[in-house]
Amino acid sequence: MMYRGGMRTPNAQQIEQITAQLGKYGKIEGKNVFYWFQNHKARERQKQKRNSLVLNSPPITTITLNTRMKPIL
Amino acid sequence: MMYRGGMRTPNAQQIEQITAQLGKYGKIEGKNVFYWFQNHKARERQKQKRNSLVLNSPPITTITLNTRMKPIL
DNA sequence: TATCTATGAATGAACG
DNA sequence: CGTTCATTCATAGATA
Repeated sequence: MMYRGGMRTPNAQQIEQITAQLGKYGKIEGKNVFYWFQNHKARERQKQKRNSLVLNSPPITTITLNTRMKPIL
Repeated sequence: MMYRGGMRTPNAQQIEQITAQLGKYGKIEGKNVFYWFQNHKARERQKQKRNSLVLNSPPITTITLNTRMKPIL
């Protein structure tokens, strides 16, 4: 629900509050909540990226600076 | 091993020495060693922080989540 | 049974 | 330094 409401990177306190609420339904740690938000946000971006990459493929001369990418090797 | 021995923020020389040793097992640069120590230290503290937040958890305003839930099956 | 998919977890890299 | 991001690993469940 919080995520749908727009929350993407909750801070430590928010994480703990969410964890406390979820704890009512089973064992859970802040770490789990943290990972969940990280993964959801990341995978949301992944899909967006995939779509935009195919649709408007940028010219090959474009050099992207300062983007967080791992070197191929 | 060095980390377990207490090393947390190696200086440039120490990093180079560690890098040289690890180089025996594969390609590696000083920055990799640098990042490794940074991350390990940071995540050690993250864990501490999470735990401390749980311990003196401030009163949480009761929020009723999902009063209506779909049956699991 | 083999392949695919979704997701929690983890880690290297880098930002502010 | 604390935090965020990109990518990869591991595996349970779905699908063929």
